[in-house]
Order: sequence, then structure tokens, then C-alpha cells
Amino acid sequence: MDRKDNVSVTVIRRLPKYHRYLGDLIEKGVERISSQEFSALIGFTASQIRQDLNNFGGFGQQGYGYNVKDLEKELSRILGLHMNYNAVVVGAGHLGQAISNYKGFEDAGFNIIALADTDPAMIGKELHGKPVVDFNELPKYMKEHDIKIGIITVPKTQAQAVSYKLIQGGATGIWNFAPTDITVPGEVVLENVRLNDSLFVLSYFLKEADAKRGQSKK
Amino acid sequence: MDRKDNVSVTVIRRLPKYHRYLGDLIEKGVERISSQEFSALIGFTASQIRQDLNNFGGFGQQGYGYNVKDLEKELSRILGLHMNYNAVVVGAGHLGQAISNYKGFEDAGFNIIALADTDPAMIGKELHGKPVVDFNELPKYMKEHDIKIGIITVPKTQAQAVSYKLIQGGATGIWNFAPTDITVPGEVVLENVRLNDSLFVLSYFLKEADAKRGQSKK
DNA sequence: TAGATTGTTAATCGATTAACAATC
DNA sequence: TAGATTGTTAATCGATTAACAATC
Repeated sequence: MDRKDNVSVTVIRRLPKYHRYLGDLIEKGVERISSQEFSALIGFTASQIRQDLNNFGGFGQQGYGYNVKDLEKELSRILGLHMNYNAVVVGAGHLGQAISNYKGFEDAGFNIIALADTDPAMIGKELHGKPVVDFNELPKYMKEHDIKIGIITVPKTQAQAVSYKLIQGGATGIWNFAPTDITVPGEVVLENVRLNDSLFVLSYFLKEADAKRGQSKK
Repeated sequence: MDRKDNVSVTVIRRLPKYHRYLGDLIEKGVERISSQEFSALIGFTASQIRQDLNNFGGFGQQGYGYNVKDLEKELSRILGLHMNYNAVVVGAGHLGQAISNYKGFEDAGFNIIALADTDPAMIGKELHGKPVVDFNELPKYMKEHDIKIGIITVPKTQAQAVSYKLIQGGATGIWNFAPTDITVPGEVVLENVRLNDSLFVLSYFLKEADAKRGQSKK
């Protein structure tokens, strides 16, 4: 029942930050907040906060501001955090294991119930209570266990093949950690995590900072 | 010797993708590419590609296009990939270990030479050839080993304290994986990786896709 | 030289900020 | 009721796209 049909991705990508700060405010026992106070905290302008939220509904009250708990609930609903999904991590390497162990993702309703790999030495093992299944049997396993989400942590050369296999298994969403662009059918939701890109950006600004330091020494 | 002084962050965040695609083109043996051909490949408009690159210099040639190898070199230089930095991963948990093992980061000139933790059971151990040092000794260790980059993979409650310790040790750059906002002095470069935020965005679009499917069934 | 394609300026589009009437 | 603060419209700013003269 959201207000606008096509909210821009720019706005969507700010929503998790709102949600995170509202969680912090709840922990601190803050009951209400004005867009101006929120602005000082979160670093968006008060105007932007009101604009962003009003894409989804009028959650505030004139003369009062926003009720923190209510707004957090609205954002959880907007972000779909009430939904639950079974997920499989493809690639039982270090990153795959790290992700499959991380508790934080259950907040978002993602339950990682298995890993998949091609390595015969791994298949059949349990890693922290989660089975490693044979990659080639993955579509069957996904259907049997109602797995709709695939998390790709394989080398980039294999990422596209993995995505095909996941879609064969009925995946509706893919979280891709491989540093490559994969192609998926229009109805499948793809979200990329670009660790390399992030590090390159860090590198860029380090170089810039170095250059600035060098200049000021002159 | 870059053309413009203040290139927007929007442009900077596209640079790693250019660099990645140029690497792929080199592997395929492609020697030159026009902005139009590049556009079809990378998904930015030809106009945007030319605009983006011209923030840093005129790397193309009229009637010819861009030399792939040369352009890749320019982008490496712009991104500062020729620089070398020693780095430490703070937090020797699963994610920390995954990152310290990942080879791909050496491309960017980041050499992870140690991990740090507060767990006495961990300190003094070696993890895949890298020592786990005592978090409390970190500033000293960083100075002795010329470590300028800190990678934070601790729980959010400890992230700010870790960042203080890193800066005490002389860090000029921080790569933060903790799902919280940390504050650093202006001269320190901070790059955040928001895994939770990324997953929340996936959740949002999954909910949207579900809603769309529901609608079309009616 | 003629054709191709860049580099760059101008036009458009979208996102952010400012302003203020509506209203709690 | 008066003061506060939202929701929303209008103004501004920045980013993207289009167009084309410059030039290889």
C-alpha cells in the first residue's frame, strides 16, 4: 500500500540507513524525533528525510515529528524484513563460510540452511551445523528445501554458471559477491556486493590524500 | 596531473567498473574500443563514458577511439593501484579470516600482513601464515611494520574503539565492515562496506517482485 | 582527403534543498 | 489557541544525455 509506484533506487539505498538509526534510537529509549533532530544524527537534510519518507506514506505528525517505534516498523515493512527466505551459499571457501556463519543476516529474514560446492572433499561435510551439498545436485536440493535465495561466493569465472544453476533451482533472488557482472532473467532480483570496487575507491582517495599531503609540504 | 580538481564521488565510484571491463578486454586481446562499443558492453551511455574519462584527461583519439591497454594503465594510475600499502585486519573472526586470505586485494596494492584480536586464545597464533597480534599492542605493531591501512571486521559495538586504536597506530585509511558509522579525523580516508544494507536492498526488491507477481495473478 | 569518433558545450532530466501552507 | 513540525510544491543544483565542431 505504498504511496508512489516507482521510488528511485537512490532513495531505496538510503532506507537501510534510516532503519539502522531508528534501531539505535529505540535502544536509547528515544520515543519521538523531528526531521531536524534526525537530520543532525543521520547526516541527511531534514527536507530530504521528509521527502524520502513521503514516498511511502505520511508517517509523521505536524507539530510532533515522528514516533520512533512506529517509523521503525514502517521501514521494516517497506524493506520487507518480515519476509522469510531460505538461502544457500554457493562456494564453501573462506568468504562463503564467513557469510554462512554471520548471524546478522537473520534480521533480514534470510536463513542460510546450506552451502554448496564442487569439491568432493567438502561435499557431505557439515560446516558449523550446515551441510555442504553437491553443486550439481543443487537445483533438486533447492526445490526440496524451498530455497529461493542464492549467495554467490565463487571465483568470477564460475559466477555466471552458478547463477544459471540457482535459477534452475527456482531462485528468485541472488546476492553476488563475485567481482563480475552476471546476467539474470528480468524477474530475478540481483544485488551485487563489490568488495574490489570498494577497495579501489579507498585506493583512489588514499592517493588523493597522499597528493594533498605532498602539496602542502611544499 | 589530473584535469579537474574535484571529480564527483558519483564518477569515482564508476571508475572500478571501467577498470574491470578494460581488464577483460585486454584478456580477450581487444586493442581498441570506441565509446559506443564500450557503452554496449558496460551499460553506460557513450556520452557518459567520454564525460567520465575527460574528467581526468583526453585519453582517446578522434576517429579511432580508445587504446584499451593505455586506457587501462591510465585508470590504474588514477585509482592509485600502483601504490602499495601494508594492512592489518582487526577482528580474527570468520569474516576477518576470509578477507585476510582473499588474494584479489593484492591487485589493489594492499598487503595484509597481520590480524589483530583481543582473544588470548588467538593472539600469537598464525592464520594461513599471518600472525594474530594483540589488539592492545596494535599501535606499536603498526609503526614497526609500516601499516597504514586498517580493516575493521569486529562487531559494531567495538568498531569506533578499533578505529581510534588504528589512528593511534598511524592509519591513513580504514576499510570498515562493521555495520555502523564510525567517525575519523578529516585526513583519514574511510570506506564502508555495508553488507547489511546491501541485503536489505535485496530484501526490498524481493518484496516488490513478490507483490508484482501477486498482482499479475489476479 | 573522407569518415569516424573524440572532447566539449548546451539541453535535459532527476535529485536535493528551500519555502510555506496545512494541521496536529 | 499558539507553536511546532509535517507534507508538499517550487526553486535550485548536479548529473546525464544530446549535439556538434574539432581533429585524427
